[in-house]
Amino acid sequence: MNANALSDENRRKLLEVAAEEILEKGFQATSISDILTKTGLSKGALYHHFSSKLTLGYAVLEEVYQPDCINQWALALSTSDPVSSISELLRTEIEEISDESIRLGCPLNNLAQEMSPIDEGFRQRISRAINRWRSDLEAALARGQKAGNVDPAIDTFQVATFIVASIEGSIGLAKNGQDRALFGACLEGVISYLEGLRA
Amino acid sequence: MNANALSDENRRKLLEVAAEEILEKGFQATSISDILTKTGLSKGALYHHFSSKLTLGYAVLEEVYQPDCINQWALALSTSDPVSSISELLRTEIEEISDESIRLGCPLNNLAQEMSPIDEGFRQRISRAINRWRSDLEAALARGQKAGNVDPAIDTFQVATFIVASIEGSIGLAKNGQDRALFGACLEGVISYLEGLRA
DNA sequence: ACTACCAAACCGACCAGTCGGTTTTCAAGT
DNA sequence: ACTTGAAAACCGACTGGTCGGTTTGGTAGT
Repeated sequence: MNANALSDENRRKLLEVAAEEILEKGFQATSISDILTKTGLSKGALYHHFSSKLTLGYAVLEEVYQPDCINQWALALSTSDPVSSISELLRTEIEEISDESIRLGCPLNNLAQEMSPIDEGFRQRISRAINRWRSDLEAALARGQKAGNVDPAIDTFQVATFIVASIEGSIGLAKNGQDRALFGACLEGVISYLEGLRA
Repeated sequence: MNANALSDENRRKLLEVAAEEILEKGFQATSISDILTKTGLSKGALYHHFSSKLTLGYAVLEEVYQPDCINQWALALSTSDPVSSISELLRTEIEEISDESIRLGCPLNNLAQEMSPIDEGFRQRISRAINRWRSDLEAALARGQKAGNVDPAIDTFQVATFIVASIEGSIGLAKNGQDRALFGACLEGVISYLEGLRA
């Protein structure tokens, strides 16, 4: 492949600044020029690494947002007592989430809401990312059932889907209200729903 | 006020076409020119009725999206057995919702996710609209408690907030997946949560 | 004559993307 | 070790086009 460290570094810088800009303003309202100013790079550099604004957006999604999301959940979804481990994750989230994160919301969901009806490429990539999260959650629930920690009667697909939806909804509601208390109230709802899934 | 029927009709046409465009593309990506083309009116007409794109957006929110939302929920939130009436509403929603609605999502939530971090005027107006929905729901739950239909131990604020969040999340997830089944699975989750609130 | 309403030409700002040219990198040749 | 040459990386002025908004001018109703 390519062993040029400097080049990779610049590509990385473009990705990360683009990720910040897109998170703040949305994809369509993000200006290429702004990204270039913030990175200190030129148009030539950007269009050398990415063939268009759209492919830059796809790369941000797949190389920044999605890995971040997976990392955040990996630990809580690897146990065989998902009700406890997820509840714990949500509780620490309630306490430790930054004001900035509340203001800006979930990168994946932001992009999903903005781009799904407009660009099929975005829609499918985001759908894949969320689907992976959902299926990891589903696997954790099934593991919990096997271990006797989760009610064996529940439909893991349906429950996992609902949990994902309600968490995204919670983040979205708190983002609009810019209110920690709202975020806490919503996640408490998720937690109490989770607790109802115990065997 | 003003009794000129033609003028009001043009204003109304601008509002409704703008509402469609914003729902399809988002506020920022909506082009004034496109709205004018679709209405057959001119810039002079638009800027006579609205002082800027922003105030047009505010008007769409307050005069189109918010009333639509209120109307949709009014009936289900006026009973004293909210668990039953809301579940019923959600079930008919699962069956009767159009493909177009799934593709485009909830107008209020779309605008909330796009504009909340960017424009404080939008954020507050949307927050007010959602807050009203939430408090109507909260009142219905309290009424249900008084009538002995809802568990008196629940915190109506927390529960109402969570329900709003999970419904918005459900619509958002289905919009991204463009999948009726996903929408159904999510709303089933809401319903089963609701059923757990009975006295 | 006055006001409400609307049309159309017009404006500067900004947009994503292009392109000719320059610099940096690195391996191959000697 | 040194040169060379070509490709990869990068630069920034420029283009065509669209944006929201303004201005000017007119028309219909009262």
